Amino acid sequence: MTEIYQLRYFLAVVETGSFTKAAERVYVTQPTLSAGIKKLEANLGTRLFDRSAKRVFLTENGTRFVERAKAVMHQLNLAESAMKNEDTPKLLRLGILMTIPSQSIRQILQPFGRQEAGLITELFEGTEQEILNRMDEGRIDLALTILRPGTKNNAISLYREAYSLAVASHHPLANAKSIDPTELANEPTIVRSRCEVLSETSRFFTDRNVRPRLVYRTAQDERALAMVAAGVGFTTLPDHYRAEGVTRVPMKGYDFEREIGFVFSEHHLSDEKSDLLKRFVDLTKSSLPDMAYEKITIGNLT
Amino acid sequence: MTEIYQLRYFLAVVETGSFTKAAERVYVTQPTLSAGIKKLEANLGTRLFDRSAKRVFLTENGTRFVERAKAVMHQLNLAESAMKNEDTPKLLRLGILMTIPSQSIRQILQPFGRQEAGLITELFEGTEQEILNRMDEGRIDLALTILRPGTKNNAISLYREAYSLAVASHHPLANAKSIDPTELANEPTIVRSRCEVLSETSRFFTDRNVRPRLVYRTAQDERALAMVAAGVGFTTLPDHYRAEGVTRVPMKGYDFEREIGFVFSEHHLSDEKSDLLKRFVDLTKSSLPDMAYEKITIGNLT
DNA sequence: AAATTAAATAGACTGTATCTATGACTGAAA
DNA sequence: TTTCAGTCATAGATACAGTCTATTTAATTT
Repeated sequence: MTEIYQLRYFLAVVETGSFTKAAERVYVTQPTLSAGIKKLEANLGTRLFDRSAKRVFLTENGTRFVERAKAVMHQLNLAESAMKNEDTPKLLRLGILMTIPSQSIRQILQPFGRQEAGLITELFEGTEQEILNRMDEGRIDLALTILRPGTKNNAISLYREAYSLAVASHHPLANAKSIDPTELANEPTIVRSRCEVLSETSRFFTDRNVRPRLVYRTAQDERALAMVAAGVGFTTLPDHYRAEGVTRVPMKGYDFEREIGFVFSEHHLSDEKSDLLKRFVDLTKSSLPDMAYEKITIGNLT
Repeated sequence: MTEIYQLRYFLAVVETGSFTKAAERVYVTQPTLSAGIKKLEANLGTRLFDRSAKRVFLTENGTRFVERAKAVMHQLNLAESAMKNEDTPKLLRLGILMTIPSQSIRQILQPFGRQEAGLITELFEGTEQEILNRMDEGRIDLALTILRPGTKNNAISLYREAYSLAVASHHPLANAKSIDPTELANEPTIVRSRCEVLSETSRFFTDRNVRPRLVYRTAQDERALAMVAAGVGFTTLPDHYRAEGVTRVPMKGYDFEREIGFVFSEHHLSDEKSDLLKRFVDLTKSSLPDMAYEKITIGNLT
């Protein structure tokens, strides 16, 4: 098991190019640092440095590990400093599912933003589970997220949508009415890492013995779409996602759907906040014809 | 200093709701786990659990810490598993600055994607420094990023752009020809956490004794824009960023600029890859009239 | 070949995670 | 009301592993 001190030592050597200097930097002796690096290398099963008398050099694997080690330390620092900041009371704290298109969010939020400017005092964006956790803990007043049957919270449905394929409009498959997944074998693919049906999608392809080639993985769906439009690869995502240069095509057997709406729990709400929330939802629903099903057509939406 | 074992214990208690059960799960005795949690709480300076005889409950701070602890462990797992996978040679590995608009990326990449489908075999997206590091380490062949004077790499300029204000088109300030920063005092603001001039922008406001109110912080610029359009708050960003419902307005004294282009180093390139790269750059430049200066006008771009 | 520098190894020491044993507290059942 | 069961906290001893000092090994320079 990798330990924090080992990562500290490793990064000190990376910075200084020398075990001796690194040891000074982290306030231990050189043999301590040497032993720590040795343990880290043993744990990872690979050599991280090529040693010479004058200086040490990162191996190829060592180089790959640097960013990873930095990421761990970065998260650790964030974790520690997050405990030093104090929360102050908020008026309306809104949680938004990160896999909802920005355009849809704008449509949904804009009516309220126009009439009640400034009352959304905190926004949290995350995965479905993160949002639910925060609501359970009273840290979000209202969430725009996926509706699931049997939820204990209050739910107001806004729209339903299917998941389908997204390919570049100039792609040979873009004109098909429907695509057989086997046509995507070895095609470059872009993975939306926060997709709610990511494992189902993976299984969908695996079950058909289709292995797309991973080119790019991102948590930012608009990025994924831009790469699709650029011809880098295909992806799958909910139908409301549209972009210039991207054609949406159904895929045979790919029948996943989701329902998007507001979720709130009244357990943690003051009367004032309950009022505000009700105003928010009513105003938003009254502007929803724009989001109705009939506006969504499958195919090239540009 | 927080240690990994403390995080392991903490997350086990979160999962089980009980020190005793958590201790079983992590294969230590309950007093060991109790002491570990106590050390963690001492280090963080806050209580993470409310203890009762039946079960333990997360405090508000404990709840905030859960996601942080998970992020650390997640990165640690990634770091370890990254050493177990073997790199395979890639054809063209492209690094892209994360603060370039998706639309610009699509315009830049699409000509190549049309004619050379499938040859972009790996995409990395990150901050400027991350991209430069990866290029130095030979892990990126070509980068689309900010050009800085005095760089050691080869650089090809694509366009220059200024930074300016983005407000909702229905905002009272949206019709101004230019905005004085003092008009933004106490206005809700959205922070783009990966902005290259984030500290300069912060200092810009501080120097004028202007304190906008932070509502939302995100690394996703398209999200920031959607929130601006929705009226949640204002932000600053490069001029190429546009969105429906967002008006771009210059701000007096806010004179930051950036130059975007391709960067590559020939030190790590095979002849074949050098060829491919040259084709990429030539093809892209030949389609660049779309990106020329004259197409950028300041004001409402919808 | 000798001197210098820096990483590796060996063995003793020190700090702390861990164990066993016990105490304190709470809630449920008799 | 008392007893019992369950759970977290505390105390003291033990075991383990990071750390130290001393030395060896390896590479480079003079």
